Amino acid sequence: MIELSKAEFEVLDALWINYPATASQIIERLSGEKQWHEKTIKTLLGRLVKKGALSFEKEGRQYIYTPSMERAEYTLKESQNFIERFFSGRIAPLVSGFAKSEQLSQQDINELKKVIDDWEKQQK
Amino acid sequence: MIELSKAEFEVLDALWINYPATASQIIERLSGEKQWHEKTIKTLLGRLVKKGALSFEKEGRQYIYTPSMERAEYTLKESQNFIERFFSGRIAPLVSGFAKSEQLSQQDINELKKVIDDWEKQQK
DNA sequence: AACTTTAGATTACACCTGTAATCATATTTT
DNA sequence: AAAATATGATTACAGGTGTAATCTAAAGTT
Repeated sequence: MIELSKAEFEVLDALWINYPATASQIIERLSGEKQWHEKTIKTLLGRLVKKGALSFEKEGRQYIYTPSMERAEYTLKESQNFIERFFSGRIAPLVSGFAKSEQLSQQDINELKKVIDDWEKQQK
Repeated sequence: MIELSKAEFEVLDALWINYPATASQIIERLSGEKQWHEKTIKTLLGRLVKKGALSFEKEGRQYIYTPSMERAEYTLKESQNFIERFFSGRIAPLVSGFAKSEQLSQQDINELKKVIDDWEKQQK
C-alpha cells in the first residue's frame, strides 16, 4: 500500500476534486483551507509523484497531474488498515464506540440502516 | 490529543491488556507478536511517558507503568479523527465502502444491527 | 535585449520514528 | 568482594515529515 502523510493526502484530496489539474489549480483549491506556501504544496506534489500516488504529463512548461488511484480505493485501504490496527479488523466496535459516546445522530443511524438494507438485498 | 506513532501504540496496547505492569512484563507480552529488541521497547516506553500516555511509579529499581487513558477513550478519539479526515466526519460512508467492496460478513451486519438497536432503545 | 516572473528541481532543516547500542548504576551471582 | 546481569537514561542514526528557500531555466514584459 502506498503510504501517504497527512499533508500529502490533503494535496491528493484537492486533486481528486477534479482532475487532471495543474499545480496552480491545486494550490488555488487549497488556498482557502490551508495556510500553505505555494512551495510547500509543490514539494508535496513532488513527493506524491515519487511515491507513485500521482502521475503527470508535460503541457509546455507545466505538469498536468492525475491521481494514480481513486479516492474510494485509497480510503478503503486506509479504513481496513485502521480497523485492523485498532479493532482487530472488526467494524462494529468502531461504530459501537461512537454510539456509546453519543457521537451518532439520527441521520447517521438512517444512513447505516440503508447500508445494511442494501447489503441484504445484495445477498439475495 | 496525544499523538502516538504506530510502534508506540502497540506498546501501549500491550500494557492495556493488563496494568499496571513492568517493562519486562510488557516485553514478555510483545515477544510473540513482534521481533523487537528489548531496548527498542524501552525506548518506546520512554517516549510514551514523555508524551504523557503513560505514568509510572518506582518499585525498587523498576518502574510500574499505567496508561494515562483507557483504550476505548483513545480509540474513540482516533476514530473521530480518522473519520473526519477521510469521510468529513460521517461514519456511514466508511461502512458503505466496506459493503461495496464485499468486506462485510453476516456477523458484521448482525453486530451493526445490534448497535443500531441499542442506540434506538437508548433514545427512548 | 534586458528584466521579471514562474515552473519545477534541488537543498535545507528541525522534529518524529523505527530500531537499537552504549552508559551508569544498582542488584544478583559466584 | 569481584563479576555478571539487569534497569533505566542517554546517545545514535537513517529515513520520513512539515514547511519552506534557493537554484535553474524558460516565458512573459518592458
